[in-house]
Order: sequence, then C-alpha cells, then structure tokens
Amino acid sequence: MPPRIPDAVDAILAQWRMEKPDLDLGPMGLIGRLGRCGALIRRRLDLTFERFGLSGWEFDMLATLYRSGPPYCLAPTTLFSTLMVTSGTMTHRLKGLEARGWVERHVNPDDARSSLVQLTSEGRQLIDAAIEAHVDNEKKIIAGLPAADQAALDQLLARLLAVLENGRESEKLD
Amino acid sequence: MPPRIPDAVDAILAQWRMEKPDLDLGPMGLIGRLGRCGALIRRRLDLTFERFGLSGWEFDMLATLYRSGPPYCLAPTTLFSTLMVTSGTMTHRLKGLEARGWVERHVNPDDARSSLVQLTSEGRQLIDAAIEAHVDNEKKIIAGLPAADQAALDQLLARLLAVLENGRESEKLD
DNA sequence: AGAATGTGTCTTGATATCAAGGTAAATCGG
DNA sequence: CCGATTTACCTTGATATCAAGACACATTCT
Repeated sequence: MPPRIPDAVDAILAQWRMEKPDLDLGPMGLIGRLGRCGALIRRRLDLTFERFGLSGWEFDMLATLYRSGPPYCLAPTTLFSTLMVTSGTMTHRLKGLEARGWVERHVNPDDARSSLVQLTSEGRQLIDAAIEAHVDNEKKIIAGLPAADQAALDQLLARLLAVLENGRESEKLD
Repeated sequence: MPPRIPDAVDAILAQWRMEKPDLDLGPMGLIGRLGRCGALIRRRLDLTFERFGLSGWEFDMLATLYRSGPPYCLAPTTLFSTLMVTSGTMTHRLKGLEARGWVERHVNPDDARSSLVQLTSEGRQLIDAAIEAHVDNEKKIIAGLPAADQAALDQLLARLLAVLENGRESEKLD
C-alpha cells in the first residue's frame, strides 16, 4: 500500500480529527470519497452529452428505452421506477422528450390508464451515436486507474451495491 | 472471487450486451455502480438529517462551518467552492440558514466586498448533535460490507479520486 | 353487478439549482 | 496614483425536482 497523495476528503477528515477527535472517521472517508467521485464523474459525463445536445436525464431516458430492445417501448411506471424519480418528474420528462421528437406516446391496449412510450427513429439514431461516445468517455475518465484497480473497485462496489439493494433495510432505517 | 449476487447494474449491462454487443461494458459497470451506490446512500443519509430537521444541504453547510473550528467563520466564496455549488446557490442557502438562526453574517474588516458567515451557538449545538448521529448512520449503512472490504474500497476510491482531482484533465475533457 | 380497494398518471405548489449578467471593492501595471 | 482588470457576491430567469393529492381505470371481493 503506497502512501497516497492527499485528496480533498483527507483534508476534511483532518479537520474533524481536530474538532471532534472521538468520531470514527472510517465510514465518513469511504462515503465522502464515493460521493465526491460520483459528482466529479457526473460533470465529465455531461460534457459528452452536451456534444449531442443532450442533458444527463435526457440521455438516461433515451438509453433506458434503447437498451430495452425492439420495439423500444416502455410504460411510464417502468421508466420512473428504473430511473429512481417520481411519477411527476416522469410526466415532465416525457413531455420534453415528446416535444423534441425523440419519443412518442401510444395508447396501451391492455390498460387504458397507462400509455406506452416509444423511441422514434430520430431518438433511436441519436442515442445510438451518443452511447458509443459515452462509453468511450467513461473509459477515458477512469483510464488513469490501472486496469487491475478498476476490476477490483468494480468488484467491491458490486458487493456494496448488493448490501445497499438487498440488505435488510428494516434494521437500518432506524 | 465468489460469484456475485446479480444487482441492478448487471441487468442493465445484460441489456446492452443484447442490443450493442460491441460496447466495452467494463467502465459502464464501474461508473454505473458508483453512481447507484451514491444515490442509495444519499437517501439513507437524508433520513438521519430529517430527524434533526435538516436537509442534506443544510447539514453540509453547518458541518463545513463547524469543522473549520473556532470561530466557525468562513467567507461565502470558501463555502461555495468547497461545496461545489455556484455563488448564486450560496446566496440562497445563506439566506435560508440565516432565517433559521443557524448562521449570522458579519462585515469582513479586511475586504468590504465579502462578508464572513459565522455559525451561531444554536447552529453549533445542532450540528454537534447531528454529526454524531450522522457518523453512526454512515457506519450502519456500510456495516454489511466486511471491514477488510471497506478498507480496500476506501483505498481504491482514494486512488480514483486522485485521478479525477489531479488528473491531467486537458487530455480527457474531450 | 356493485362496492371497495389498488394502480398509473398527471397536476399543483414549493424548493433547489444553475447560467448569465450586474455591481462594487480590491489589486495591478504603468 | 489612476485606469484596467480581477474578484466577490448578488440578482434574475429558466429548469428540474419532489411531495401531496386528484382522478380515472382496473381488480377483487362479496
């Protein structure tokens, strides 16, 4: 374990150590770094989305529809639960994507309460190009981390995600 | 390396594998898991903040002032650059915290353009209690991950953060 | 069938955020 | 020491988000 270059989180932990020496800072370091990595990565991702005239949420929506495969069609409920937003947010998002001509709404023959949201061919072409640039960008963003570290990090994040997704929430939500 | 329980990101990657088999999905898996862990953790953190009548950004602001140590006083510019928000956002945040009686603004004798934002004793007492509950909560959130994994994950995130913070952005922003 | 309950979506109103631009104070270069 | 530039902050206007609740349709139970 080589000595690390101090990062912004190290500085924060050092301050807490001065002010409240009794705090257990291990979890704060991990969670702080995770959050900060996420924020910095999101900024870098947005730069590529902008090149396609897309915002982050627009990319997410189109990509979710695209990767569902032909006929590129999902119900609003599927979309908002997948994307972790509320139904009201989904209403606005769909209105925006429809106005831009990237999705269309069809009546759902099986359930008159809901509609089906389908990618148009314009939307499909756009996201098809954007996804390739996006993946290249992701690769560049983490390229400074050795391949072995990337694999190990992915493995550990998968374990953490399993804990967060499956984990006995009842005992932890307090 | 034990076989993992499939998580939400595995399902997403499997869909891409069907639709666009040529994509290199390694980076997408890592970045997807990182983002999703971050979102799930943030939700859990908010539950504890609510118990103190705080939102996430309110906690962040008070904690930043508190950990700076006596006299618990920082300039707005320091706050917004530390917290990665714009100056306009900071204006609104400070107005809110002032209205709640948790911070006060003083004139800066050294620079009449800026003010100094100081934690009140009410603000200090509140964040002093909240920080302890927060750290306990963070510990619980990741408790399902073995201690060795926690340490290894922190180490790898620190390396990634160093890449993201220091890393030769010029060659990657494209 | 009809009532009660559940589900899917949209509306409304309140927040939080940013980008862009404005203003005043500080600082720098001759 | 004075004009030009930079810095610090605030204002404005536009978006994105959520929580709560309204409403129509679906399902289930009698």
